[in-house]
Amino acid sequence: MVAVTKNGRSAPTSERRDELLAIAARLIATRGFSATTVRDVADEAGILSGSLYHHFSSKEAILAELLKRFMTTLLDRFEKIAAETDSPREALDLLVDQAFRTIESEPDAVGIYQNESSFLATQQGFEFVSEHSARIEQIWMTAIRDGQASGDFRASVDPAITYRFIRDSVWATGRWFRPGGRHTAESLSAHYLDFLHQGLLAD
Amino acid sequence: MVAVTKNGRSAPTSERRDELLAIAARLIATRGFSATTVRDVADEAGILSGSLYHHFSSKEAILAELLKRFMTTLLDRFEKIAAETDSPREALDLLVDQAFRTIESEPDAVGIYQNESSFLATQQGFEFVSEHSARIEQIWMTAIRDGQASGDFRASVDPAITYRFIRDSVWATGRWFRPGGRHTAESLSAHYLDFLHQGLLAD
DNA sequence: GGCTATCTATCAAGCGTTTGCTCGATTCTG
DNA sequence: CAGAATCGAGCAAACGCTTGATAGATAGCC
Repeated sequence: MVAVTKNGRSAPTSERRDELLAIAARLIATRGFSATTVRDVADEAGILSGSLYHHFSSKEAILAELLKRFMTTLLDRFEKIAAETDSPREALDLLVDQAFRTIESEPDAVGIYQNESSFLATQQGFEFVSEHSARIEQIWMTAIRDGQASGDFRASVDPAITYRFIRDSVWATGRWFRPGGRHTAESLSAHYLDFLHQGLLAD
Repeated sequence: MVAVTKNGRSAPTSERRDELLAIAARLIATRGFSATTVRDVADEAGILSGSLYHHFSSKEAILAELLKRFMTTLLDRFEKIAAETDSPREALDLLVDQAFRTIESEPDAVGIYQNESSFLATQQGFEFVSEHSARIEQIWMTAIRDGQASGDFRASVDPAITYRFIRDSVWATGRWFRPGGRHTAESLSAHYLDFLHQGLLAD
């Protein structure tokens, strides 16, 4: 059942498994979870649909593993930023920057996260989605609130609403940003931070 | 085939039809199109699944009609704003305001628009999606560009990227904003416009 | 006003296909 | 040889959709 490779690492992980996960992620991100069939994934991988069940216990398990991997590493990165920064403004800037880098490096996972997580949050076996979302929200809102307390950020904006505005506009970038085009994660991030800091109005 | 009611209006429209469309919209908005079955819709309406086909030719036709109605009236409203405003800044403010009002009045259609339109844009029978999206984009970007030309908006932001930031953050509000809670469309709109105008940083 | 013809909305039953998944047999590989 | 990966065949359920029959309302007519 569980692969034990020669490097001694015992885990349900292998190169082939990761390939299949990546294929599934790409299809699910573009067509949606329930519009993606196990036969679609198997076809893309060059195997029969039944063979997928040597690697995964169910179609849902594939989705759960994709989302769990993504959200766990994302939360780790955010927690690291929160712990290692001095000023709230630096923290928020780095959080935004990290989000854009994640969009660049893992566009499929980001797409799945956006499309499926809201419905999944209430689903059995996906409790980690709302748990991790809550902890991420806490990190971002702490940065915003601390920034208001320190006088860096305007006190008149509602932290909760502002967080959602920022979160949604940043992650939604994943819907149209494709590496290799006119923009890079760096340029997008810089552009967004300027927009976020200064607003649209001229002085 | 086509209902001709006593008021002389000939169209494939009726009260019952609209009810069924509203039910389908609610389910599709929450679970996604392909995760929503015709039996789900029929159950919710208290009829058998086959009876749906007296009103609609296919499941896809229901989705197409929902999206077409929504995008057509939305485009009309945006065009009216563009035509009736004097300054670019007033235009952009009213566009944002209209978007929030639409989220409030038609949350299901907005949800479907967000979740399904990107995949649908390439689909046969849904050409109107990308056509209307392009015209909407043109209206918004004209407002942004004109505002930059007039000196109202900062010239250093990229209009195309800025449009997408605004569009995504505004529409994504529909994912968490539910009328009857702490916020109204008005308060959200005012809050967002302040955020958009001034940015986050204190002076 | 009563009778009939028409039309609308639904039911009841089921069709053909697709779906997620199972399981023993087989091939591949270190 | 042993274990991992895949095949081949198929099952039961769910899917979108079709079709003929059936109530219930509406309209026309004398």
